Amino acid sequence: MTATRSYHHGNLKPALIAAGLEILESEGLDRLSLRACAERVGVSHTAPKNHFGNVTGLLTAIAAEGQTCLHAAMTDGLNPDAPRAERRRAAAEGYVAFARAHPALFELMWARGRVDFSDPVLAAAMSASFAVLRDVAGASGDPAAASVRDWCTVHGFALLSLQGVFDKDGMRHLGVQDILPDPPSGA
Amino acid sequence: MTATRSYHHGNLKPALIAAGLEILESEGLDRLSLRACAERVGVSHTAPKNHFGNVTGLLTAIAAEGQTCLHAAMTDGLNPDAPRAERRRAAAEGYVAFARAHPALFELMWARGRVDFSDPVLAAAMSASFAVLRDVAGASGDPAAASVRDWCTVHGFALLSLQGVFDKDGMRHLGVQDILPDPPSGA
DNA sequence: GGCAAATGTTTACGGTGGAAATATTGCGCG
DNA sequence: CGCGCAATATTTCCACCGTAAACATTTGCC
Repeated sequence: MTATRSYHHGNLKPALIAAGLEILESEGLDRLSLRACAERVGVSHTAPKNHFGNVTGLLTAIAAEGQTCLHAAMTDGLNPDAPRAERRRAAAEGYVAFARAHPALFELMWARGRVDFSDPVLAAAMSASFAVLRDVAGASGDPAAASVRDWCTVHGFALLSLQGVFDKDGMRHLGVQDILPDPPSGA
Repeated sequence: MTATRSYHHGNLKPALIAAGLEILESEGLDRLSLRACAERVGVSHTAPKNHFGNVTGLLTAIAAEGQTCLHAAMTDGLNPDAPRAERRRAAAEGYVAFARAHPALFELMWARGRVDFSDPVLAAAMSASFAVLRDVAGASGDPAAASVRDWCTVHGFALLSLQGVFDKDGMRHLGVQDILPDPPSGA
């Protein structure tokens, strides 16, 4: 039996995280609540407390899962033998593509006030994501500055574009590759 | 009499916006609520409905006010006769300095779900802020891409830095000027 | 087999935004 | 001047949310 159906769920912690991800996909961030997650799993709304402490703990765990997915989106299909510039472009596009594919989750992942960024699990997942960009960052100038610059640019582009800020004529055509610093010099 | 004190406030709309700004400064974004604004002004929690419709309307108006302040932060003390590169740096630093000086307000300004970005007043204020960056953007490549790139980079830096993401050694020293694309070529 | 810890439930409470009915005021118009 | 309507604000009520405390059930270990 994968799960006894009475009283003890047996797998509640991951089930709640999965429920949260589903709610984000199907109903959006503003419908994501502790009670909604619990109800979807078929459990009382106070049950999550045992595993996550409070709602912030649950949302933080969901955000960490999101970071793992973001990491995968950047590295999936990334040819390690490709030239650095190409890997850089692919990682950046993976970042933005993930944000557009999962807008609600992506927003939660950066929602200070709902998520605890000091949580070690989340911090590790975020570091792993950033490391992808760092390893392929632009080469000009201070390498630390270059990687942070790429991160800022890609992250800002993802967020602003999610907010529809570029939906006016003359901006709609812009993609990450147009935005990344050190463009291929004369496109 | 600037305001009669009975029943009709007489100046409720701007008073509620001001109250919201005060709450953001003193208590933070998570303490900002429709009821808190109303209470601070000394009015019932349903009074704002007449002027803003719902809480989103109120928060959107506060965000628009924030955009106006952001615009001012970028242009204040901006010498129009200075070389473009210098004005660009000053505007970018004004952007980030504003975010750091008013973190709660800055977050609200970009909080999809609490703010209605299709509101024309807010959209106009945002356009005005962006125009400052656009007018001083980097010169290389497509000018539209260059201005959007600057915006993304500065915005991403402001948000990520507000989240303490750069608080680890090796990143703490980084400022906007290190991050802006097209660095002065050999710092 | 029995007891302690882990896991869930029930109930209750304060906070939040919104709807509906009601009260007060301002103001235009006779 | 005063009447009546529209604007403005209040009261009351409701649904939802997160949390705490007391309680129930189950697991697992000795």
